[in-house]
Amino acid sequence: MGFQDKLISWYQVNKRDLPWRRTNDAYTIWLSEVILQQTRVEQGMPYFYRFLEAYPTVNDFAAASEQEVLRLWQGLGYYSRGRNMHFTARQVAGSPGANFPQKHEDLLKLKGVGAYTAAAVASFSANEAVPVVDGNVYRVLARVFGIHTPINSTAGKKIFAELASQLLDRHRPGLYNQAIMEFGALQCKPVSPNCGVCPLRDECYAFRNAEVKMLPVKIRKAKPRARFFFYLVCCKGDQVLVRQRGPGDIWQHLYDFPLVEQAADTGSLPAGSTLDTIKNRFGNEAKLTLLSYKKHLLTHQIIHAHFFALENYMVNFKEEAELKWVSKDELEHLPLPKIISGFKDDFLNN
DNA sequence: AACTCGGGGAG
DNA sequence: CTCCCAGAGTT
Repeated sequence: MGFQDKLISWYQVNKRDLPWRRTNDAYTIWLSEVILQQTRVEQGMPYFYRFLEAYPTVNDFAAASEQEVLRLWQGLGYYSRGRNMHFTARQVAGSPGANFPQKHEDLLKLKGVGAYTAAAVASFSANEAVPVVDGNVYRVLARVFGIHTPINSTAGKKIFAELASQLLDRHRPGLYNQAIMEFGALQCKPVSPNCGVCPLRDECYAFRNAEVKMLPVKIRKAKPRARFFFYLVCCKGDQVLVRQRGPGDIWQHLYDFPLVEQAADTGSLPAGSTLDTIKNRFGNEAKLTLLSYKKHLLTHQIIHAHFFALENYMVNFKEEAELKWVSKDELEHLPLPKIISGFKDDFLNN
């Protein structure tokens, strides 16, 4: 039995019953694939149901506001995925026929759809013969074929893409793609894979050479940089002052509070210059009371956030244009980063 | 080619 | 702590 047959046989016995495997609708598959980018199945599952219920068709998705989409996306991370989906939904809905593309070539043109997602949607919805290469596939191929080129290098991506193309089962591309990914997720796991019962153990380079723990090779990423946020929480009756985050930084288009960022760590007390900035923006009489400190980890940043209640403040007209008073009910409908929604739950409950 | 973009779970 | 996850866009 060949490589493909072994994977497919394994798959037919061991596969999970996942909801997006029960359809060949390109829109539904696209929904699941974008949600699952860099996201575990268990984490993405509730979001898949949430989006499919809110937007059963691409036209429903297109009719939504970005704010509503981001609110549904809240907590899933990598928020550009949600914004790109919204953009793409509107583009598809506005195209002749409003049909979601099924061809790999057409899918690649969509914002937020790269090599992996295009191959997944094309092969699962229309059985087009294009190979998927995701984290699972990298791992399986690196181990079975003993490839030591880093999977996150340009050379590695090329080598793995070519090998995946050679190995693709041209008669059953959709089934084969599902099989190799599921095999990576359940059998050839990152840590402590089940080599004892693996159907590929006799031909697996890594198993035969005791290199399972070394493969795949990955280039180490830079250490995350620390940032120090001083959030100023202004309340007025039932209302709180928020602002929508702009381009060029994390959490684009999500909402947080007026913020003064500081370059270096000064503990829970703002540095003198930070304090000057606050007084300039909110008046000399502004009084700060520390409410909370939270450390928040992102892939490339460590956010140290201090939340202060601000009292006796003034808000000037220039600030007012960028900031917005919202009631606590309205806040429930705004998309918030995890650290802000957590603060809200702890300190802004009625 | 390197960097940036979240959040959570496993070990 | 570290690593990884059905990756993609930007510089």
